[in-house]
Amino acid sequence: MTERPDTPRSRRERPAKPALTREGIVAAAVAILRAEGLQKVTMRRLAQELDTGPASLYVYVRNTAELHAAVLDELLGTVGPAPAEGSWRERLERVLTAYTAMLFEHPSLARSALTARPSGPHYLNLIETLLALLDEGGVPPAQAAWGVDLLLQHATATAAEHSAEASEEDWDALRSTLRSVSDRTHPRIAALGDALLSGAPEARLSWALRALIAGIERTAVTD
Amino acid sequence: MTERPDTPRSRRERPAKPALTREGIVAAAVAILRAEGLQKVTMRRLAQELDTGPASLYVYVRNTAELHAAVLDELLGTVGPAPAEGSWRERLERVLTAYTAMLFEHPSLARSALTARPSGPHYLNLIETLLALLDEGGVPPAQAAWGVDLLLQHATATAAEHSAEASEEDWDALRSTLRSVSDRTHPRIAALGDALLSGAPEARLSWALRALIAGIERTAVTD
DNA sequence: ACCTGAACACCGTTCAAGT
DNA sequence: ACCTGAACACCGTTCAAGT
Repeated sequence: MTERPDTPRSRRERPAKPALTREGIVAAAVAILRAEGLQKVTMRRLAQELDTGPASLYVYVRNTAELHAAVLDELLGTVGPAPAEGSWRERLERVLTAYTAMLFEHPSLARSALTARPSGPHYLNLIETLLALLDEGGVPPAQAAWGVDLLLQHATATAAEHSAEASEEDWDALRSTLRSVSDRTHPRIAALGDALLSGAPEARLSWALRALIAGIERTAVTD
Repeated sequence: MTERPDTPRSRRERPAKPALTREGIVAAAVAILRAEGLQKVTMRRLAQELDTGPASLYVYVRNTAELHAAVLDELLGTVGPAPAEGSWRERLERVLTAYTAMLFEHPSLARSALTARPSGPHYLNLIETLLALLDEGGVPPAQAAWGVDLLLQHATATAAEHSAEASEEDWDALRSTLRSVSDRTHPRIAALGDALLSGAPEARLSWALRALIAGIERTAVTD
């Protein structure tokens, strides 16, 4: 019976294994996301990072989709408060642009947000902010309720489209397909030419948001 | 040297292995999609179906994303032609509703369409149809070009949201979160209550499409 | 050129068994 | 209740070797 053997390796190499908690798991997931992207935020990789087996995580997180949703709500906390200056339209556009910009840095997260919507505190704050701005603009509540969904969906989908999977080659392929179209079978596409794909992402987003807001304002909910 | 041995098993069990072609591969992928869903349309499963190894498919298809895009273009062929009756607005809404309805049956395909846009013949036809209807409505070409993108993105994202991954439980969770919100911290959410989540999918889609069209009509592209 | 077997480097999730 | 090792049932993609 050897008493007090050398401190075991595990004790030396890392600072005492912390107890598992949901917050700890989500924080570790955010760290991996920042360092290596969402495709590395897997149950196995995360377990490795937390010095445990993947099965242990299922005590705190139902599945991978729920984990990703929690990560998104966490990042939503970095978006910042509603701007104080400008018309309600300008402020609305700015809030949504900030939200989109955050997702642009993690397009794969945007992809998963489309199916597993976050329902955390930061997401609720964002919804409240958007509703307040639409209310300030005199948009009727029923339209505002559906409009918030439309605005957030557009922002999320736009970011998702810029996912790494959408490689530059694919874009070139679409570009050349559109350019080589016959004006007998597809006269309008031929006439528009590059206009279909023109514009910087910022300009297109800004235009789309203004179009959405204009449509939301003017379209009554009839039911 | 045995001449003409018994027909080998492989000859007996299936009708002569057909040569691999891109069309054959895509057709087999569509069959698997219909029977078992997109999550089973994998390189390995598809190879098994075609009685070969997964490596063989890479001669005809760059990767899984490209395969899924080809499958989507194939399904787009089932959407049917533009309706002949009604105002341009009504016809536009009907074309987009038909497109969305098709994707509703394969929401996971909608998910992948958001990142890997198809560029096949059926997709081009759809774009041409939408541009023609917007032109008929007198929408300026620059707005129409960007507007088509907005309309298709909305339809695709809406279908993607109804992905199987978005379980009923998650919806209930969001519903109860929204209902239990404090009216001190989130007065507008509290005031709206169930209005945020109200409405049948068809009613919401119809409203959204009308709002989008109204916005596209009225919002000039300034550059 | 086309096709293939085998390998590399991973996944999510479950379950029986331990503490 | 919480945690775990091990297993089950898969993935995409590459590459050297064959035809």
